[in-house]
Amino acid sequence: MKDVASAAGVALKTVSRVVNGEPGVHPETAERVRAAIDRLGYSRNESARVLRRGTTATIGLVIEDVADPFYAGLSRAVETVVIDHGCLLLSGSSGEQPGRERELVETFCARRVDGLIMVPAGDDHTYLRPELEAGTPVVFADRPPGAGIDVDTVLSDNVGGARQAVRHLLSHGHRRIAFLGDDPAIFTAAGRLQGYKEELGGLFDQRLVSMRTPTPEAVRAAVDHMFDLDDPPTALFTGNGRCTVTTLRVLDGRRPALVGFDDFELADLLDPGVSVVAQDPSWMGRVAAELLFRRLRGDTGPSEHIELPVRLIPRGSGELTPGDL
Amino acid sequence: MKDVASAAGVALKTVSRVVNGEPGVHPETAERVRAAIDRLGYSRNESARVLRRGTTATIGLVIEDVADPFYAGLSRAVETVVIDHGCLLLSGSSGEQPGRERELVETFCARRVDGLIMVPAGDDHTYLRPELEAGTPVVFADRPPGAGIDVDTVLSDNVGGARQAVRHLLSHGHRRIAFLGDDPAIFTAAGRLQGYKEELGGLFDQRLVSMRTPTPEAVRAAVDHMFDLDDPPTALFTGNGRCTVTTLRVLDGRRPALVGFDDFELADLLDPGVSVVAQDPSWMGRVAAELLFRRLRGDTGPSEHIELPVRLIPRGSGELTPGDL
DNA sequence: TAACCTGTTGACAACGTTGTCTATCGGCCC
DNA sequence: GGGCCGATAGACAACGTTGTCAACAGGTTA
Repeated sequence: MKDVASAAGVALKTVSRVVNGEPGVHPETAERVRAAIDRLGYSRNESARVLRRGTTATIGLVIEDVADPFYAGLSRAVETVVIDHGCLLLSGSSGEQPGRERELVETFCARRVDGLIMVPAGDDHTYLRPELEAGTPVVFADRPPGAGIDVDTVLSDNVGGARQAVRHLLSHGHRRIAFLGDDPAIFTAAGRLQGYKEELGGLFDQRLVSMRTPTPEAVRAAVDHMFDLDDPPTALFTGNGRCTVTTLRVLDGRRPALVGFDDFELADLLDPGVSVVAQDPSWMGRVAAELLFRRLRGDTGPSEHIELPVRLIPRGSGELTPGDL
Repeated sequence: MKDVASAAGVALKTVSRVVNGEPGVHPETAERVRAAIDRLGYSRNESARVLRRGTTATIGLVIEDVADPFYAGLSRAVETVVIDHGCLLLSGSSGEQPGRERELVETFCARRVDGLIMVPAGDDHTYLRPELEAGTPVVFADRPPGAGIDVDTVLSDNVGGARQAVRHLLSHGHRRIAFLGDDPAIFTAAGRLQGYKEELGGLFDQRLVSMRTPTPEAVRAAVDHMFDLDDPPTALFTGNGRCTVTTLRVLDGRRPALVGFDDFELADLLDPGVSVVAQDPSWMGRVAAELLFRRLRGDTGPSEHIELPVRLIPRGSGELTPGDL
């Protein structure tokens, strides 16, 4: 900028004014400055600008894994809103590791992101307190923060969705409905288990429940074990997209009724089509990002807790009856 | 930092030394400083550091769309390498719009990213020249830069993969093999078309080729039209993951042999399983990122052009013969 | 003519770090 | 005791911007 100023024969500040489109510069002078800028290929140093102004126009996003379609959809939506607001997105995957989550958040904060959207991996977020007190808005998506932290959240109706899935299977005559869910330490998994239990009432049977990280081996073992029972399940409710897909892969010709939590590409092309309780990751991302920007615009109301509805999409697998088995 | 310094009763520079783990600080002093840091909840302002040091420890990634599984996989791999090198990732989706690509790149450059990995949307990258001359390393992934720009590239063997797919179908007796590809302005689409033509030789028939953005409508129209020919195709070669999935969706019971470029989740669970020419997006991302960091470490050799092999995975759909139709 | 605007421009400090250079101190060698 | 050394500590400038304030010219008003 200094070079541009001397090239154009003006003061530093005048160049700054031109670059920022501030008023009070003679058109002719501005033109001369612009010419110098082009000639020298100058581009403003954002770091210095950030240092001076205190705002980075950057949002941090921490998710579990970009490669997971759910979070990829959420990311894309967040990104779109962020860019529309003239900001950039720093993103990172926690890989479901609380330590990594914290590292990412702290790194983002050291870089003075203006706001933070996170899908937490851990359940202790007291480390966020200094940032929150410093006024950095934070929105939790998909999962709430741990105890003692009060921030905006955007969650899906996990309990209601699970109840809906189980009710659907019950209405098709099933009484032995198994649940294959993720590690119950994960908020969404726990909520879905709760909905499953609530709706199942007296039909609940602990032997038809498996809650573990859905590796192929774990899911295969769980499914095999359940089908070996004297009174095996006639229907399965799978607790997230990964569980559903892995389960489908280990069914090996067994054809229980099945409803999965989370929609996924090609669910409609399988035979039978896979009925799901669909969340809308883009919607969640958009809502979270818009909430964040409302905070950045100065909304200091009490923290909001938004619950997004889910939607059961029947495609065939959830409409099989015990007799179809 | 100033506050920490006065709280600990030392000079600014001493705090700086402690924060950066520089030698030459008495352990006792360092302890006092660390205590003050904890007490005040201080965290270093990275913007100031960047301004002073000139390096941002940030890499920019421009892709087509994070929500596309191929690019999501690539992103994740890039992210992993970047984090392992102690850097952060700024990312953005161009949505296949050259203007957006350029905006993103320029914004990243204004923020002085240390390096750039991009999947280009446009074919004119002369705007990168000032950055390249300024020494910012850039790696192109999946698609090469436009004319006149010489940088490192990491591409898949598009031509060879297409030839392999067509050869596979030919070997199963097909003579009428259609190609459903993306807009030929896209480098990968053009390469795959070329491989298709080369391998097909005299059997090539322009009426069996459709190259358009794979919207459901466009694909349905193309497929319907081809199957209405007197001499319809007995096999399809689809030019990327999106084309494959969309095609499967519009086949409506018709069962030509099919090989798709790009692997996708659940390809194995469809009936028949979908044979594909698989790329490895994670590999591509990792290779691109590692190449970038080699440049950042000072490797100034001539630009490298890496071509990653692809792999045909037979799953059933590609092994159907004309007689199965 | 003096006082007062308005439009344009520039000088200067400040943002929070880090690199360079200098100062102090105790110990050691000659 | 004088000179030198290493270890520790601090003073100061600089990175490239932008906010604040002052200066100036030219025109208008009292």
